[in-house]
Amino acid sequence: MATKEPFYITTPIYYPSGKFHIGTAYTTVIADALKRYKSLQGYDSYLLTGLDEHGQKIENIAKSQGKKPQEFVDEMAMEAKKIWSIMNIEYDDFIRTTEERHIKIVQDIFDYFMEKGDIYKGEYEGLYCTPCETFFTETQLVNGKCPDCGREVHEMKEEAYFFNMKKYAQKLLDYYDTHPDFIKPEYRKSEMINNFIKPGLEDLCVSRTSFEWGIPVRKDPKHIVYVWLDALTNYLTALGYGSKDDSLFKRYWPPAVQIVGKDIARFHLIYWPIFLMALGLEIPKTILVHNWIVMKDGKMSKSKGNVIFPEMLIEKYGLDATKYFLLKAVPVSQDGIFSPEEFVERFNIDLCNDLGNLVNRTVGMINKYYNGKLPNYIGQVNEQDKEIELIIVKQKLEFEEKMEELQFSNALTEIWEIISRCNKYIDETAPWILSKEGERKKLSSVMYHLVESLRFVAVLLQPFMHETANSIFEQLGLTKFEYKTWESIERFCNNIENVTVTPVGKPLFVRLNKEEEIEYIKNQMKKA
RNA sequence: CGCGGGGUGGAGCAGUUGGCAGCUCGUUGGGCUCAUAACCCAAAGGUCGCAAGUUCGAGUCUUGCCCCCGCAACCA
Repeated sequence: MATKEPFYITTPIYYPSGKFHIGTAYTTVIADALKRYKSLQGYDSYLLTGLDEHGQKIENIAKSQGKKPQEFVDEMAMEAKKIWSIMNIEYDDFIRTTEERHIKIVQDIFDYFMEKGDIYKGEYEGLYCTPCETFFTETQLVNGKCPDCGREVHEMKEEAYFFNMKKYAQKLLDYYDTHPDFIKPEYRKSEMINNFIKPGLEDLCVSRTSFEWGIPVRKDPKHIVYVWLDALTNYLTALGYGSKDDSLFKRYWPPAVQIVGKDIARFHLIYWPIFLMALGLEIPKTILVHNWIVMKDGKMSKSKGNVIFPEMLIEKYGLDATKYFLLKAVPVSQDGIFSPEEFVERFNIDLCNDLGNLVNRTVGMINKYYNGKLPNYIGQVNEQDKEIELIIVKQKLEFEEKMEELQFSNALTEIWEIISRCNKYIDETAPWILSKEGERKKLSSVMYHLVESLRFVAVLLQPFMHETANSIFEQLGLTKFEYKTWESIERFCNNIENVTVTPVGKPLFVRLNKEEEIEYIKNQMKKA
């Protein structure tokens, strides 16, 4: 705990072409949870998020709304900050690619690559839709026609700058080989190698002349720096790389974990490390590629009426429940299914029945048998005391292991092991009988062990469900900071004293009427 | 033979180094009353996609095949 090791985490910078759906929220929630976890462990953690604000699409949308692009992205940036504030995301910086600090450095980098010979001028060939002024790939076309307007497209060439990816292909493969932790989950690596690198990596087109909303190439301003060179460098520019004050860069580079969705895996697993190699910079330790939240009937899409927005769930069911579901239901390396049924079930069973009820019955018993005052620790009096002491420490270790592997869903499962063991412990020791038979010693021990176990639960829950964890601390009377720290769950703590639980237990989560709420969520999805 | 993922009791999933098939939900029966009609125990239910092979032993390794999903390049 002594040394403050840096831990730099990034989310992608999101493309604000529309309202953020639950998938975007998912990425950010993971990042936030990881950040809080690392901070709790004593790391000097730093979380970056932001917006990718350039490009043809933004230009078009702004125009269609009668706005200037800048005006439009300003609004979207407000929106983004609002939703992250609702979700209580603890980001340290929010970068926008239209900011001066970003633009200047991107231009510098572009110039540098040109001087170095990594960027050269060539010709971009593609299928072009003249009215839309947009290039498309063959696979993007709908029935061989423009996916936007449905008109004919035709072959066209334009002058463009290319980044020499070929030059770095072998180096990249070597890097993959020597850094097994670089890509998580691992199967993404073979995907990249087989699909893109082995067949021969193509040079990447890094400029366009077909639109204006972007960063001009300094030495050839009719060219706009194309999206990925612009976007990916945000992770650098946000830390002040290449600027007068690069103290943050010196402190945090390279990133410990960069989180991306599977849709943009290629750019982060291939082009991004290559850009960094070309800049002579260290490459991120780990890039975590997570999968998607999908619906029973496939991908989310407005036409299917199955889009779910985070605000709706938060407003009705609370932030912690929403975050719990996201973290629990999506296993990172596989697509997770969102269904209203599943959501309500997890809410009722995991949160109300298992956790909420456990806190409630514990508080209830301490009030009933001890007027709210927690008895001191008196050793392992019951048969089961020893076991529960071992279990909480063991589960904490298991939890840590899962978190190291960035398996958030499994990490939560480890916490719930403690919870269900506690519920069982109560049944086994039957405090109501101990009370009736005047077994005060045994009864005290049960109460103490329950509180201590719940304290472990609350500490572990802090990165994921902050409010819930706090409410547990509060209800159990564990308000002192020293009861909430990571060090405090190093081992079973036998000196909690002078603690008084709240006189009336406050339900952490109130059971939902299954049918009603499923119906409600479904309607919300249709409306969206 | 394009690439990758998945195919495990009714549903959703765990099963890193091969060693008696697990978890959650649901169902059935029982227990308990501290608690949010919550909690605990037990039972029923599986040819681990199909076929062959390696092995003393394979859900776990090899090969072939079938089905579902995603990706296939400058598209965030």
